[in-house]
Amino acid sequence: MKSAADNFMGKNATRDRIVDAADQLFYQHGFEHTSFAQIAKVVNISRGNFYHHFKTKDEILDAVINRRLTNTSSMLEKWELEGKSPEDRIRSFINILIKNRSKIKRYGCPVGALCSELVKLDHSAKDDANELFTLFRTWIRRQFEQLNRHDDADELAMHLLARSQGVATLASAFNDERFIKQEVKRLNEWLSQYTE
Amino acid sequence: MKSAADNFMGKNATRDRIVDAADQLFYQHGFEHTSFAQIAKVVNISRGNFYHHFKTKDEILDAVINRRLTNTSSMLEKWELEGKSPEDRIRSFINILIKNRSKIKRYGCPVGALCSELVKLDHSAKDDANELFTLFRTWIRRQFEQLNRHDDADELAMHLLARSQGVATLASAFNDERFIKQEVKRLNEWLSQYTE
DNA sequence: GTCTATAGTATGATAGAC
DNA sequence: GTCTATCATACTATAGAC
Repeated sequence: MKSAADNFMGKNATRDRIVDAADQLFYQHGFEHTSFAQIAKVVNISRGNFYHHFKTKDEILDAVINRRLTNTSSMLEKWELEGKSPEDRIRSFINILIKNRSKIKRYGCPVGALCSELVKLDHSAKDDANELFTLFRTWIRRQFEQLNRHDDADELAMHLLARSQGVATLASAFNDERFIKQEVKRLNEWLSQYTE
Repeated sequence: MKSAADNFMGKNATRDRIVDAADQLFYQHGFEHTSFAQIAKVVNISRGNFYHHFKTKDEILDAVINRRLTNTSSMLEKWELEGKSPEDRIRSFINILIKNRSKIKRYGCPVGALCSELVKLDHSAKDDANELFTLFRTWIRRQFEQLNRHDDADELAMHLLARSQGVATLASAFNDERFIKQEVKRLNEWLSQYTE
């Protein structure tokens, strides 16, 4: 009989490694373009073993989205606790562009890219993926509400999200990290008008 | 023997219809997700006939990109002629968000989506697709130069491109046309500071 | 120039041994 | 829980008749 720890370390170890690999590959090459064979190769298991953990490719997508939702929630909670002011917290968001600039330059934004792809595939999981955007939107909106922008908090949140998306898309298209820094500077300046 | 007109109307008619259909389908469903069968169905030809006009799928992609490059150049030339001032001309660019809002809401930006996809596929045509972005970038930059923003004309062009991209991505993700109008208003206000 | 038939390959998915 | 077959399907691409 297995202990709880064994169950956790045993049963879930491979499964987690699959989700981990799928998460990265979906980001780097897209959902559709990523095959079971590729994931299996990274995880170093056979394709058959694969189906012991996930019955369909869509199940992996679900797991990846849920994983991202969990990670995003944790990150937002962390920012909420660490930031001393709403302004600080919003700057935490803006700074992920800097922090992840190397990957963004290569692969764009993981959220935007996945949502765009699923819309084009008319995939049933597109709403779940969109929930990732909503997490950010709601969180940023709340920060602006705390800055007393009650009337346009949501509009400002969407504006900031859109700006970030655009930066990621163009940085990736032009393979340009400098552009990211340039736009982050602009974003920080833009934010200042709401905090003074 | 065929006349030049026959050649044009004959030989190219089917080919053009293929490129036309591929252009739309690539926009709506993405390049990889679009199959020959789908294109053939729209054009109402057999898959075999298909290969008389294009030897590989990549050749169709090339044709689609070239078609878009030609169309974009024409559009920019038209804006150049019609716009009475650099400001007017830049507003022509901003207004495509309004003009195409219905399609953008459903499928995002055709340029950004294609470039993002080709980067993820590591496709050899990605640089060609990027040329579409460069066309806009160069054209917008020139408008800002005419507004005497010689030092940051390119930065402003990239900024405007990024903003537009972000609007398209989020409008599509949230299926929200109102957001497009909201952001276009902001963009027009933003532009005003450089024209007064 | 258009068609039908078909080859070749990759993929998602299943069955069953260990 | 992991593996090795294997199936069924979809897709790109080719060959050859008309």
